[in-house]
Amino acid sequence: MTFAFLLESHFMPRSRTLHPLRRSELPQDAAELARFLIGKTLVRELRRNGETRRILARIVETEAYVPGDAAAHSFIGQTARNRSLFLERGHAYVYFCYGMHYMLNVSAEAEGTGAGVLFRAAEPLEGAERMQGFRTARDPRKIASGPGRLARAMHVKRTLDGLDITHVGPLWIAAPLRPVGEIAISVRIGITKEAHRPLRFFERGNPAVSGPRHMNE
DNA sequence: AGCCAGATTTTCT
DNA sequence: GAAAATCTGGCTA
Repeated sequence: MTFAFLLESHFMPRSRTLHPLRRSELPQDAAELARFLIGKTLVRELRRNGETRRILARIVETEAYVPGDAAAHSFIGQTARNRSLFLERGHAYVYFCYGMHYMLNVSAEAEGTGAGVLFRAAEPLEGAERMQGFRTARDPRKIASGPGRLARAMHVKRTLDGLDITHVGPLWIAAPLRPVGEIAISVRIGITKEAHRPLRFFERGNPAVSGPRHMNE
């Protein structure tokens, strides 16, 4: 059992050099990108009183929404809401769901093709207390366990929609800070269309992974 | 650990 | 006007 708050205090130096993953390093294929992102570092930079503060989290669960996928928001074609899914891979797609949650995705495939990857869960690495401050959660493992919780903990809002996350900025992706474990696959959560497709990826055994136990084996 | 209802608003038909 | 890539708290056991 590895807990984020232990890692932060014992393993991680206070400041370290992170470099963003270049777009050329990202697989173009949505399912491959979803798998690739497991173990990578999600970086959120927040401006507070003139200084920049970082939140770092390790991605532990993703879902792919692929071309021609009836469950994907891009399936109906490009609209005002989903246009970011049609950008070149590596751009944020943020939408508002169930009247109270933001969902963070990254675009996949070629420019003009609608597809993306949903960030479903992450393990806090740095700034866990700040992440917790954005929520009212008590269990540290659940701070960013679930797409709505993740977005809330990382302070992700619709203002980040369309952002290129392959460059240093308010939100970007960096190389892993710790090796990735075994990656497991399941069907996706919370959808009704194309619900049988094995497009959910997660790090097996990681306590920050969301979803019912029977889907996490 | 699992089931259920209620919250709440954007988006598209 | 209905559905939605969800979360929380309360209940049962």
